[in-house]
Amino acid sequence: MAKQDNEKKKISESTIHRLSLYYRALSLLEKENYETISSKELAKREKLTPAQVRKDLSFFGSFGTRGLGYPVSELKTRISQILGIDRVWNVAMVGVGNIGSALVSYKEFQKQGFSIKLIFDNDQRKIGSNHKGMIVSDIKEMSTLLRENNIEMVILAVPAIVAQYIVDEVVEAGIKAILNFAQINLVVPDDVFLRNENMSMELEYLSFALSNQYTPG
Amino acid sequence: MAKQDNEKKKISESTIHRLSLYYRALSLLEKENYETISSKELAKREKLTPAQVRKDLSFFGSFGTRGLGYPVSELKTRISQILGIDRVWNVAMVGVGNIGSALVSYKEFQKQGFSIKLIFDNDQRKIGSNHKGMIVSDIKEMSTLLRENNIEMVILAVPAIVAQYIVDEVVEAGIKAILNFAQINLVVPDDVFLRNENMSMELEYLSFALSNQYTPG
DNA sequence: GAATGTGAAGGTTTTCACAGCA
DNA sequence: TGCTGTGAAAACCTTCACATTC
Repeated sequence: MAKQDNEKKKISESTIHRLSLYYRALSLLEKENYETISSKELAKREKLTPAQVRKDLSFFGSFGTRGLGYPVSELKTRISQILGIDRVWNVAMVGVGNIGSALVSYKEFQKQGFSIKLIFDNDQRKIGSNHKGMIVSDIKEMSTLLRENNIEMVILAVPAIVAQYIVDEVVEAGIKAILNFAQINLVVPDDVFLRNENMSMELEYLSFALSNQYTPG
Repeated sequence: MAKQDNEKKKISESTIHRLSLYYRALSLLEKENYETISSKELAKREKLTPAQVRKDLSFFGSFGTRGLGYPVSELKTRISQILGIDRVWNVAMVGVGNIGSALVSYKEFQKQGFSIKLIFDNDQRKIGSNHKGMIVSDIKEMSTLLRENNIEMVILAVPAIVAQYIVDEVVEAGIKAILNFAQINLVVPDDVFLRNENMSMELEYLSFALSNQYTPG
C-alpha cells in the first residue's frame, strides 16, 4: 500500500489489462495508417465504452486533442512505456514439454519484446537438444545461467508436482517475475511477482455459460 | 439482462472464475482425504478472504455446517454441476500449429471433462497425419464433421489472419462456444459465446509490475 | 461541431461484523 | 467455541454528463 503512494493514483489490474488491448489495437491502427483515433472508435474495436477508454488513458495525463482524438503513434509509444514493453525483456523458459516448447516458438512473445534466451529441462533426453536454435540446458545449471544471462522473467511450464521445487530455485536465483502454467498454487516471497495462466478456466467459463443459458457478451 | 431473471441472482464473471479455483482446490483436498474444509482454510489456499469464499458459495444455497466447514466431496460435486463440468464436452481443435498441437496433448483439458474429439488444419502436409491417436481432418470438411460428431465447443488456434474466416464457418456449423487463441478480435453473433485467451497479457502485466515497482500480491 | 478530460453519480464487488447454529 | 450465512458498509470500478478545448 504505502509503496504505491508515489504513484498519482492506484491503477487497477483491469486497467492494465485494457492497456494491453489498446496497445494491440493501436499497433493495428498504425499499420492501417490511421493518424488519430477517437475514444469512440477505439472502444468499438475493443468492445468497451468510450468513457472507459478516456478514463483509462487519462490516468497517464492528457494525450488526446479535443475534437480530434488521440494520436495513434504517440499513444502507442506512451502505452508501451507504461507497460514497460518499450524494451526487450530477457526471459527463460523452464520445462520443454508440450506447452513449454510451443511457447518457445510462439511469435507473439517475441513481438511484444519478450525474448526467450534460455531453455531448461531436467530430462536427460532433452538436455543438449536444439529448440528454435537454442540448446536446452540442464536445470541444475539454472541458478548460474539465469544470473550470467541477466534473465529477468521466467516462464514455468513444468509438471505441477515439481513446480514448487523449481520455483524455489528460480527465486533463489534472484528472479522477481514468474509466469506459471502449472496447475498449482505456488508460494513465493512478497517481493516476487507471480502470475498464473490457467487455460482450463476459460473453457470452464464456456461450460458454465452453455449450461446456464447465459446471455453472451 | 431479462434472460438472467430466472437465475436467483446474477453471478459475476469473477465468481465463476473463483469457482474454477475452488474446484481445483477441492479436488486436491479430496486426494488429501479431507472430509471438511473451512472457508478460512480454502481462502488461504487460494489467496482469497474467508468472507469472499462464503459469499461465493452462498449463491448456490447453504452447503456448509456452522462450526465445522464445508463437506469437501459434496461441495466439489456441487461446483462441478454449477460449472457444467459434471459431464464430458465434445471439443474440436482447429489449427495444429505450435499452440494447437500442444493443447491437443494437454492433459488438464481431458481431466476437466473437455475431450478433444476432432482436429482440423488446412495444411495438406498435416491433413491425414496422426496427433495423439487422432487423424487431422481437412478444414473443408469441418462443417459436416462438427455436426456428425456432436461437437459443442471449438478451440481456435489458427493464425490471426484467417481466424475470422474460420470462426464464420464454425458458427455456420452451429457451434455456440468458442475459445480463441488468435491475437485478434473476432466478430460472432449474439448467441455465440466467445472467450479470448491472450497469453501475452500476463507477461505484459509482469512487465508493468517490474517497471513500476508495484507491490506484488 | 467534435471529441477530450473529469468530477459526480451509479453500479458492482468485496469486506465487515455479527446473529445463528452445530 | 468455531464457523457459516448474510445484511450493511466500504471499497472499487464504470458510466454519465458536461465544461472545455481544438
